[in-house]
Amino acid sequence: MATHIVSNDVRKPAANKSFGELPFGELPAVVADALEKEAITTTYPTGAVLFAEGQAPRGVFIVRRGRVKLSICGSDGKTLILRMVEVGNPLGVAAVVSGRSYEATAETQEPSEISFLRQCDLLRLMRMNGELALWVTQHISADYASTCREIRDLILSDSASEKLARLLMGWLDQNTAAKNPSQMKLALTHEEIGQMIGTSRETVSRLFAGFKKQRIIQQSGSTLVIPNRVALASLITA
Amino acid sequence: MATHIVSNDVRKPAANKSFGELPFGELPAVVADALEKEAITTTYPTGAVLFAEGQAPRGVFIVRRGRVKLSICGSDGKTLILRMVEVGNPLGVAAVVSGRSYEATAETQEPSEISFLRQCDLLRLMRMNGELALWVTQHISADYASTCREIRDLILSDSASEKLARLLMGWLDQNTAAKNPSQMKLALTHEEIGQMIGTSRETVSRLFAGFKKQRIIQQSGSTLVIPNRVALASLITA
DNA sequence: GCCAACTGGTGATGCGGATCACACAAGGGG
DNA sequence: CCCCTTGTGTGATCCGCATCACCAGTTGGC
Repeated sequence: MATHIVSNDVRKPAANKSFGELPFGELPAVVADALEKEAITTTYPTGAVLFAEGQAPRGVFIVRRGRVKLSICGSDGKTLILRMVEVGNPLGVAAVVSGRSYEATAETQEPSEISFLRQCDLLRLMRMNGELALWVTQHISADYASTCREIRDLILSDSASEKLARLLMGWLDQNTAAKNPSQMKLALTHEEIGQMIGTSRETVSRLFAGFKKQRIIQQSGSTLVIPNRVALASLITA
Repeated sequence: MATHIVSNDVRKPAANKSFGELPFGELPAVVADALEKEAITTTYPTGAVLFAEGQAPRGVFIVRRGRVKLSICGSDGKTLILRMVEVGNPLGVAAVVSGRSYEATAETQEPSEISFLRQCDLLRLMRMNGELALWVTQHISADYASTCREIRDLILSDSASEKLARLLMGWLDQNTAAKNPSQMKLALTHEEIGQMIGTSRETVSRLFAGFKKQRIIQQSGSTLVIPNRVALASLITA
C-alpha cells in the first residue's frame, strides 16, 4: 500500500500511462475496515444502473467484484464511455464530496458485487479518519487525471485510427502483467469501442479490418493479438 | 507565446504591499491565514508559464490578480484550452495531492499576481488543518466536474455552432451578476475560442459572422451583446 | 429446432469543417 | 513613418467519417 501523498519522489514522470491502475491493488486496511462496518454490499446483474448523470449524490459505490461502465451522454442519446472501473475502485466520490450531482452514469458491465456507503457516513468517516480522507482525495485526483487524458486522446488526435490505436495501446499497457502481454480478451462490442473513442460503430469495424490488413492486429474469436506493437505506436504520431 | 518558464526561484521578492490591503480575495479565513504565512507571491507578465503539462509537481499556485489559461496540448502542436482560472482559485492541486505530474499547462493570460505554495507545505498544512484540506478537496472535485462538462460539450455536440453556442451560454451564465447581463467583454481571440471548442480559427470567424447575420449576437469593438438568449439556446438542442 | 435480437462486415453517399490561400485592419516599435 | 506582427474575414477545395441501407453470423430463449 503506497498510500502516502507527498514525497518528492516521482513515480514515472511523463510516462502518461494507463490511468486505470491506481497505487492500491487492494484497499488499504483502514478503508477496508471502515467499509466492513459501514457499507452495504449488494450483488447486481449486468446492466444495473448504480447512479445516473445529474442525480443528487446519495453515496459512493466501491466495486468489489465485476466491472462498471462509467459514461456520460448527450441530449441526442449519444454516449461517451469515460472508462471501465475495475475491482477496488470507488465510484462517485467527487459528487459526494462536493455535493454536486453525479457527473456520469455508472452501469454494471457484468454481474458485480458493489459496496455502498452513504454520503453522510463517508463524510463522517473522512473527518474521523485522515487516512481514509486521503484515499478519497487521491481517487478524485486520479479520476481527474484520467479524464484529462481522455480529453487529450479524444481531441488532439482527430483521425479515428489514431484514437483506436491509442485505446489499444492503453489496453496493452494494462496488460503487461499477463503471461502473454501482446494478447488480450476483447470484452467490448464495436459499438462500445466506438463510444469510447467517439466514433461510429461502422468506423470501428472498418478500422479493425484495416488494421488486420496491415498486420497490426490479429483476431481469433474474442482474443486479440498485437504482434507488432511498434506498428501500432507509429499510427499515433502519424 | 510561452515567453519563459518560471522555475521555483522567486524572481521578485513578493511584491511587498500590505496584506491587509488585498487579502486573499474571497478565500475562507483559514486558507487565507495559512497562505499569508507560507505562500510566496510573485508578479508575472503575460505569457508566463507557471507549470507545464508533464512536469513533476512542485506546488500549487493561487491566482490573486489576473487570469490564467489552463490548457492541454497534443503532439502535433494542437492545443485545447480547458478553462480560464480566475482570481481566488488554485492551480495544480490535483497534481500536488496525487504526486502525478501536472495534467495541463498554466500560462498567465495577462499580468498577474500569483501565490505559490510548495507541495510539502501544502500537504503539511492539509494535515494540520482539516478545513484547508476540505477546501483543497472541493476544488479538485470542482475541477473534475468542470472537466467532465468540457468533455460533454465537446463530444456530444458535433456541430461546431452548437459548441460555440454552449460556450457563449456559459459566459452569459457567469455574467448574471453584471449590471447588464446580456453584455460582456470578449477577452479572447478567435484562435483561442477555437481552442476552447476544438475547432479551427476560420470556423470561429464564420460562425460569428453567421450568428451576427441571424441577429443572435451583436459586436462592437471587443464588446459582445447577446440580445436574444433564447435564440442562442435553440442552437444547442438543434 | 426455430425465430428474434444483437453483433459485425461493407458499399454508397453526402456534409461539415479542416486546410490552404489570400486580402485587409490595427497596432507598435524601430 | 514604414514595416512587421497579430488578429480577422472569406472563398475554394478536399477528405474523413457519419449516416443510411443491407446482409450475414451468432446467441439465446422457448
